[in-house]
Amino acid sequence: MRPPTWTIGELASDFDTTLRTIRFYEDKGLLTPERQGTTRIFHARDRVRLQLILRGKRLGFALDEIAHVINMYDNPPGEAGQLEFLIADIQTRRDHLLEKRRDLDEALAELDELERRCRDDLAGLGL
Amino acid sequence: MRPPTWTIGELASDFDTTLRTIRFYEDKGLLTPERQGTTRIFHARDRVRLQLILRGKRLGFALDEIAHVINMYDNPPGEAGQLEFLIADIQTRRDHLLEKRRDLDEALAELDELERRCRDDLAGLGL
DNA sequence: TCTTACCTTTACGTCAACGTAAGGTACGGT
DNA sequence: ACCGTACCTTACGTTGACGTAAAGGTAAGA
Repeated sequence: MRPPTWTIGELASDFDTTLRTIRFYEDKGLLTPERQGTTRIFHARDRVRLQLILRGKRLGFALDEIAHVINMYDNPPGEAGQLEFLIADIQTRRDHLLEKRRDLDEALAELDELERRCRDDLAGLGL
Repeated sequence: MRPPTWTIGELASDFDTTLRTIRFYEDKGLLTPERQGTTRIFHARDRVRLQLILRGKRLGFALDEIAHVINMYDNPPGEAGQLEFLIADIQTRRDHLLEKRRDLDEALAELDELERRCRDDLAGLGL
């Protein structure tokens, strides 16, 4: 029972993306798969990172920013100053996400309102 | 007291964007300002639309999709079939937004968890 | 009258995030 | 011996969303 690994093709189909995209992310330093000869072998760590990347993309973040964030998860630094810096960084990231959630909730509310109006119109047609 | 209007420069500074961006959106048919000679005059409608566009962008949507959505707000169709079609469309849009919110909440939870760990590490350094 | 501050159009440039083709390697099956 | 499949690299192409210069019009104020 040794730890599971994945090929690039498996990851691509698992997360519904493309080989090209995964290779591109490696090129950008976001993924660092092991190699057997030339073939990539992905371990759990890179699988998780890929998941984080794709989620970040769905949320509309650029790869640079995503890279910054997922690297925060890597190395909790050992030095106090660095730790405080990291914590401050986390704060601003969270603020960004909270702003985004406000946007999202507003958009949802407006959609609901629109649907209500549509249903009213639809009901009005029956009279 | 006639209804308020805005110049392109006012809108740009109000929403912290650029003239170029606003003109680009007009080019794409997302905005349709009135003209006085060659100069654009924006009314409340386009101001709202610009707000919606920029919010959509912050949420990571492409302009095509944004165009589709804000046009839904325009013309509640008068025909029953069309109305039902629109309602169905609203459903799928909402589903997308809800997925996005799940992503967002997960990301927030992980950030919180990371911060907790950092604070623990920081406290551990004091011993 | 001249400057400043707006606005305009046209058009080429740019950057991120891949897509896509060309050509090669390696392995399992028939 | 050959085929199909999955992997690889290199490198040019594409698309969306603007940026940025060039060249100019208009109206208010010194």
